[in-house]
Amino acid sequence: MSIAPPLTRQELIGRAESIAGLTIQQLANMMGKSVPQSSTHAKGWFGNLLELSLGANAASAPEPDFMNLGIELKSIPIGDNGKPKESTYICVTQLDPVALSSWESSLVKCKLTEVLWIPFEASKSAPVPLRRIGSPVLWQPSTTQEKQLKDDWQELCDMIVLGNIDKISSSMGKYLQIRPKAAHSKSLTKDKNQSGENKLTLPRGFYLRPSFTHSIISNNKH
DNA sequence: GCGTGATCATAA
DNA sequence: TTATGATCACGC
Repeated sequence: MSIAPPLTRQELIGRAESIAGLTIQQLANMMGKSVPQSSTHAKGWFGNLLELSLGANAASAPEPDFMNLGIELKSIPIGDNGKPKESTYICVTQLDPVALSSWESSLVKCKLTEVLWIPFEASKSAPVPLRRIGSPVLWQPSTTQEKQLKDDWQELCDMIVLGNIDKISSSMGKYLQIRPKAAHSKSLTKDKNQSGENKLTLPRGFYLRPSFTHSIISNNKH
């Protein structure tokens, strides 16, 4: 079962609003999917189900999910306290001086130009199939938010360009952080910023801290 | 391995 | 309890 991409942002919002309130089980049923027993071996399952439901291209390309609309889709688990339970993955941390030359042309900015957030219940007590999907939040970073992200991005990228990626800790960055993003801790990728040939390092990715995503979700719901 | 979708699991 | 560092699945 495949759904065509939405042609307008209103169509996308309409689809997202139409699934708000449904349980994960109900949405899975509509799409002919079964809910996994455990998320340990199905970590991106709900995100993929949402992509399928809203008509995103399932392609794993470094660009927004709805390319024609310039909108990225993100599911976000909300705990009992009303706050995001996890940080949010944005994109891979590129290790090429050219890609790190300016915020304006960065992959992080590209991905976060406009995001459709789909919150969903993720309480410990609630069985996964019965968890409900929340109302969508279409977000564009405010001037302040963009500056916060840009400042963190700049600081982190400066370190990479100087060949100090191995000195970067996940604790760096107030809103945006860099953490491992790999199949396992022995994974290696080329570090073009290190002097010398074939320098390798652990692949990493950019993530938004829960405090940042919480402000997005809470400022947009009444 | 790379890039997508993320959450797990243990240390602090 | 929270956040860091590690890990799981999939298409190519």
